[in-house]
Amino acid sequence: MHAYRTHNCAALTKENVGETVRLSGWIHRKRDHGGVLFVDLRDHYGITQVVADEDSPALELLDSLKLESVITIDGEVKARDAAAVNPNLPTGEIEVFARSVTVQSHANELPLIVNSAEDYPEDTRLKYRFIDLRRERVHNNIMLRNRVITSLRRRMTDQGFSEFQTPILGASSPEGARDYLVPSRLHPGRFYALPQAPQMFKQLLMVAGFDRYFQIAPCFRDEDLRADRSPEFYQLDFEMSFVTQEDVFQAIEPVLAGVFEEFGGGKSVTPAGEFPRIPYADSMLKYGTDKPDLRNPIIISDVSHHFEKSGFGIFEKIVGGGGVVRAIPAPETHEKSRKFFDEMNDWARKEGFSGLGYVTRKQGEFGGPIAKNHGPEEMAKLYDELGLGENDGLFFAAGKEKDAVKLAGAARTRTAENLDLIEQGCFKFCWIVDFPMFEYDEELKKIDFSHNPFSMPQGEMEALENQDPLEIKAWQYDIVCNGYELSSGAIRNHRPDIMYKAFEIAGYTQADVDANFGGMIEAFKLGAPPHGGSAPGIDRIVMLLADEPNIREVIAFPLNQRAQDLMMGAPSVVSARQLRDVHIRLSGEAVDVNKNATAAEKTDMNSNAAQQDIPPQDR
RNA sequence: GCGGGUGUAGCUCAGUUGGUUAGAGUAUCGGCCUGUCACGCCGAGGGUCGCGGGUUCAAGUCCCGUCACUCGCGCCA
Repeated sequence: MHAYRTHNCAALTKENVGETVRLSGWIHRKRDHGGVLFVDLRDHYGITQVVADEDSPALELLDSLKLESVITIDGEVKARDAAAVNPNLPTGEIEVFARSVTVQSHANELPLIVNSAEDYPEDTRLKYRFIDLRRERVHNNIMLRNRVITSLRRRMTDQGFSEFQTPILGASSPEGARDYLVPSRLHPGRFYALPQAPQMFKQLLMVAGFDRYFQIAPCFRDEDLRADRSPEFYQLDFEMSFVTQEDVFQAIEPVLAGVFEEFGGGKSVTPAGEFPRIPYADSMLKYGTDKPDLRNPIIISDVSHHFEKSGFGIFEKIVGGGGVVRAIPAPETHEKSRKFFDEMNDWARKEGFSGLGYVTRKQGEFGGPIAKNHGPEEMAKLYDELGLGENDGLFFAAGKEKDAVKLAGAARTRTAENLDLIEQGCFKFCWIVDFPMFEYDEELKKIDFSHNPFSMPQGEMEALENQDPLEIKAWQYDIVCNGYELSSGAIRNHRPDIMYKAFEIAGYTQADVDANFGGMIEAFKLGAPPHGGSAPGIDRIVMLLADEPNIREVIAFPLNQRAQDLMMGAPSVVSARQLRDVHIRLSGEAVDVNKNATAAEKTDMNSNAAQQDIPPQDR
């Protein structure tokens, strides 16, 4: 007989009745009835009820064990009486009568309870992540993640993509997010950077002629966190040669739609080949964001022209000053009280906006100060133009375009949430396309790249030479699902002349470009195919599929919101010797942190400072 | 860097207008119970009310500061 088990805890059925079996697992729950004791034994696969009574030599020991102790049970499979069958358990028709028990590991009192769905503070959960991971919800999420990644790999491989690994220790790049830096021991004063994405390398793989590459790629960004943002995360990074934007869409839509259909639990999914393409400018106008949630039916409209001359002076002044007025319908709000509208206004002010105007409408009758001053005829005209009904309210976001867009977008989301208008049970995908290549930087008073400098401008060299830079679009595209940005990608600029020209428009010389991106430019001078790709975020895909609001719920060992590992104690202080090795001397502030941390961390086995540190007098 | 929320028993939470000995559930420990499956019943232990200061006869409760966690803004394609 196997040392630990003949079956796992989900395997036994009526078929096995009468067999002598051995099971191992955790004590999930105990029910002690005096003469008879029930133990739910749990492993990765499931739960089996173990029973012991006074005829069993295992009773006393089993009774004494705490929850989550690990045991091995020898016993017999018995059928349960019809009345004792548990229909909620796949193994509910049988139980194992324990003949003997071996304790593999005693558990002390637990900081969180495995057998409950109760919510625990995140620091507790993260500090004891190995226990948290035993719990059904997170355990399932991590298994879902595994299946999603397996499926993505298969789907990509089936389409002729090859998986390669790219370096983790790379060169720091000046654009984009802050890098995580790694000091070099062999090269004093020099640093590696962990990749924000394998961008350069995947493009070089195309130059190297591999045609179709993908990778489940780890990415690192040293920026502040959000519910959907982790400093380390994984992307389905891919790149293709000799392709147009359309080819990239056709390659990835079936992969994403396929995975969401496979693991979406029956929710409807935008079919492959039918992902709507929304130009960036349209998205900003209609949804107030570049990552619209299409489950939300509300559409924003520009109504600035209605207020060029208006009895409502504030809007007239805003429009006269070059600002805009955007309208956000609040359908069927005739029975909502004034409080509903006022609370939206209060919310907007709390968010730092100047306020959210509104018009109410009840059986065709307009209400509120804006309607009063603007006049009922003018309001009716505006409503007709927007196709609104006689019981629809309307919010207004007014101001400089950038602020009004942002407020309108946030108000659209909040209105739909308050009115319960978000369609449930579906995954709605779209592409955001035609991103502007450049934007005007108000602070630096200059033109700069608006997103990725390595995207090919639409119209290529001809556009760069002849068009207003702020009008030029890039072959750049994002995939958005239910309001989450899943990926961004582009057809790359593989032409050195166009690259230099694009950087020139943004105020960089050829020497600047060579200094920062010399490696790639050089490669493009030695025979580069046209290429493009994208990189859907795997953590966010799993978040959506698991219906989790927080990325940490789908990562086995996530960092907390301050990018710390509470279980292993990262980041940690390191020994003076380690610092010397990498030619680092700490600043005054950092030295203080180290001094204060050392006492605690020296006794912490997980800290590098613990045993290797040298006495203070030797420093 | 800024703003919101939270912080009371191992854990999840309640705690009224400032008022006597800070409660419940769960976990833990002890006792009872032979068919439960969130078993049930009886009992016990368990608290620097995040921390520091202030107001007051009196502070978990009010004020100031600070720390931790979290959500958002900035930031991040």
